[in-house]
Amino acid sequence: MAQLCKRSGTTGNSFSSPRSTWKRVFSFQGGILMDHKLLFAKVLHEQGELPFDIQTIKQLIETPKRIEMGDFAFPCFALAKHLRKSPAIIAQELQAKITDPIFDHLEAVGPYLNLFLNQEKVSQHIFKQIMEQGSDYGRNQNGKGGTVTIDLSAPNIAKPFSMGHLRSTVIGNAIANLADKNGYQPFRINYIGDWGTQFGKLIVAYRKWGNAESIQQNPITELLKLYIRFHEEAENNPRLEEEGRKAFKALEDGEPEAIQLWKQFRDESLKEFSRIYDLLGVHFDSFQGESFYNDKMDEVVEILQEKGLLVESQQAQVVKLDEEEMPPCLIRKSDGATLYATRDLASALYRKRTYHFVRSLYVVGNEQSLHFKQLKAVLKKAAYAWADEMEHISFGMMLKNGKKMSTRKGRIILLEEVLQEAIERTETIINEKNPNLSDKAQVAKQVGPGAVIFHDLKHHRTNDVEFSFEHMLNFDGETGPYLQYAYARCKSLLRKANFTPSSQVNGVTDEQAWPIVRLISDFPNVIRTAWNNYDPSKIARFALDLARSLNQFYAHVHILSDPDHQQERLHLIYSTAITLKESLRLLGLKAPEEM
RNA sequence: GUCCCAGUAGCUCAGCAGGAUAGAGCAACAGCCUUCUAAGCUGUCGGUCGAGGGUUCGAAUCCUUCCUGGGACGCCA
Repeated sequence: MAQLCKRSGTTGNSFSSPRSTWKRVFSFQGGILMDHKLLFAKVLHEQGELPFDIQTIKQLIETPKRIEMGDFAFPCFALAKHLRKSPAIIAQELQAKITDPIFDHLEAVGPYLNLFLNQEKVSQHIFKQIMEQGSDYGRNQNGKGGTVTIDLSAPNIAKPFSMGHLRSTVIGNAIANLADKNGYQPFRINYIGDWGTQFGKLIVAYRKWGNAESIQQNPITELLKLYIRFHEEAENNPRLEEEGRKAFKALEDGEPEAIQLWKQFRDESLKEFSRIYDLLGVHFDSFQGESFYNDKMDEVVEILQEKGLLVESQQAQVVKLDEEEMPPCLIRKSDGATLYATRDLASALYRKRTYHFVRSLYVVGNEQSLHFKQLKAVLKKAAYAWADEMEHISFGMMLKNGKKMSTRKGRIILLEEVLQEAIERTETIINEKNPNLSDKAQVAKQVGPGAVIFHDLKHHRTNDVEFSFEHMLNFDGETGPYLQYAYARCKSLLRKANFTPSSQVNGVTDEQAWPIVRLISDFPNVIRTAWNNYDPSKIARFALDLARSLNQFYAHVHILSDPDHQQERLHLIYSTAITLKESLRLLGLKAPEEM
């Protein structure tokens, strides 16, 4: 039960307390709060003599909505039938029966038995734990070091990095961070969209209207112009489409001039992308995009053929998925060319062989959910059991005026422009509020993009988000800067007090401190839940709650002017700072020391 | 037409392995800087949880029908 924090080398045993019960019950696995919940369930089972086993009782225990109602509540409705008494009476009887020195007290309120923890003890325990574990606080080893490949970002070459790609990038990155925190080894793959008919179109457009100089200077913008113009002109001139397909065929056949152009477009795009990834603070372990699989697709087709899955249908090669109640998966076009699904099959095989993943995640918009269902189904039909390890982490679209953004129609917002705007806005605010700050430019680069990232991650990923400058660049309330500000406040206090943590510290008893302690105690649990649901917004919400509680404490309790309580309060600030910073890191935000 | 997702305060969203008076933020209004960073804090205003049925001691949460919005549904990715 104990011995779960291998990484930091700490276990429940390192905690010394006058009461042996402390040692016995704390596993640290789910955090101290979860331990107390279990303990409460045990006590109810043993002292309360309930007709349920401990697990059942534990499941019944809930957290009251309001903190005045205690830390845990046991609703007695379910017992009413068994004991043939009213829930309220049962609650009262239980309250009288149970006496455990670890708890502060119990209250029977109507049909509920409410438990209040010993705030002093719990906070003291947390201080000590965080002092020992530092930024490893909340980490677990559930993943046992297994590799998780994560397919994220995947922008298209020669197209600008739009707001739409932001979602996959930041959600994927946060999930990768969560994987690591839960004991897995994340492997970030940027499956660049660097192949396909659009390159043929681009090559045609470049030859017709392109200008080498302007492309050199402003590659993506100019390429986008060409791309848009191509589609505009193609509406009146269908011959262009044909030319585009031809040009792509030439590219596939290795025509030197086409290849040279493709390489140029690709290189320029990657350069531009890396500038954006720097601003976002995201890095990748692999950039193997679609073109990487060009020579790996024959094998896929062969395998499907050998296993008798490939059938001809309307001149195309498909895998039928009738039993799965899905439309067939297209493998080869009638002209023999391969498709998106073919490439994803090839990449799935490659990734399994190369990385031996225990899980393979695809952070891709929910409009592709059918595609990924088909992908898994085809692999299962081909008897690859590991298809079950693949998961499509879908997310909602970034909308503009309630509609999908479209590259072709030029209805698109460039991420880099938004990031730059966010940085400029931050600089303005710094000059207004903290003009003496050193490193203004550096801080602005952390805060501005942080606001953009956080705005995305605070929403549950499956929801669509309407693009809005107003909301994204607002720095008040539930925002990235709000979190960073709370952290900077903590650090400022710790600096001023010249703080160093100590194991001899007492717990805190301030009324405003308890919500903070409770939140911090719950962090390990939040980390597991966020990972299990692939849900970074859980961390975002947690961080907001923590920052809000911190700000409330800060507003009500003056720390540096009260030497009697300064040590424990500073430990509270210190513990909050570490937990906040770690939350920000998991989300992919920086935590400036001052702002 | 079939399937998937969503509909909670003026706006953006939490809450949804059923539980105690439905929570935040923004916006609006009113307060709080001679003491730790006001990117903050405190208060006021604001909700038939899309609609109707059902299950239950109890439903925003589960089931069902309908309405509305979005998406997907073979040679794009």
